[in-house]
Amino acid sequence: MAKDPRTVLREKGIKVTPRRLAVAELFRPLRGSMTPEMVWKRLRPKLGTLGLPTVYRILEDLVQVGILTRIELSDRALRYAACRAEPGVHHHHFVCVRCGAVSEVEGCAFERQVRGVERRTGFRVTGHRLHVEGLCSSCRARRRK
Amino acid sequence: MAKDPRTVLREKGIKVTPRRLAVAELFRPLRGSMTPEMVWKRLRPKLGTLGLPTVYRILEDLVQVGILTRIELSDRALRYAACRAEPGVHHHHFVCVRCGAVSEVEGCAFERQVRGVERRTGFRVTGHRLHVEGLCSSCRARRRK
DNA sequence: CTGCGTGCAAAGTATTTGCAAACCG
DNA sequence: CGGTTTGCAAATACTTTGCACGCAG
Repeated sequence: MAKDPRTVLREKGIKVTPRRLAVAELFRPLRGSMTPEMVWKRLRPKLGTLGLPTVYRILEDLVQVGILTRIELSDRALRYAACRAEPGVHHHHFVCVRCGAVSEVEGCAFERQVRGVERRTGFRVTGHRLHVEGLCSSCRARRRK
Repeated sequence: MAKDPRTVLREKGIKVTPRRLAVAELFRPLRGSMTPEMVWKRLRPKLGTLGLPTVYRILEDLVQVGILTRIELSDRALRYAACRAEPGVHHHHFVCVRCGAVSEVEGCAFERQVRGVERRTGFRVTGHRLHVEGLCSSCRARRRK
């Protein structure tokens, strides 16, 4: 179960501020992903003032401490989502191309291939990202038009 | 073996122009990847005139017809590379984070997982991309400093 | 207090668009 | 010839930066 954002921030030596908490809490219950602008529009009213640059900075901060993940869709927009997997547990993400919903995909089959790829190519593999795209169940139901 | 760019373009009903051929031929023997700007700098002298917007457009055209692939590194810059796999053969790419060299990674283990993921999540998987990053053999040798 | 965090304004930078002229088929 | 393609200039859009003020620790 995910730790309290407050705790995580403190552990990492990053100051606990209203804006950071607001962003973390906004994502926490969400199964979807958001662009910086979406976060900004949604939070600005509640916070009185909130600069878009601040949102960009906070989102990156929260990725650094493991509260959020960066999500990549083929539209190349910056997107973030709550990272629910335990720290250190290797996993990837499924993203709904229509609504941006995100879901963890565990059990990465590529890990077992790494050694083989390295041997065949002479490369040193330092990381990999798998992006799975598709339609989530609700969009799938609504997709007829 | 990859078909002649001229043929591919004709088959797809896209006009064969000096600029398109120049871009296709530039990538053909290369094992590396390039950004639009790199392509532009390299080709402009040979072509007399060449607009950067044209390069952007041509690169996308060539992706559409399968001559090039879009490569994603974590720096979020647009990058392209020759696509050497046979049309229709599923594969992914390894990219060297230092020099941008690209290499095909065949034998995708995720394909066998797709059904299972769909069943567990209720999602419809329409596509996936695996990006493998690391150091190619030459960068690996030169990386001590 | 003391420095990190934030708002605001402004700068970048990468990428896209509009249109007239040139060109392929 | 007729619809594409290209050059050029300009617009966009997104993201980052600089700096002064305010708040967390």
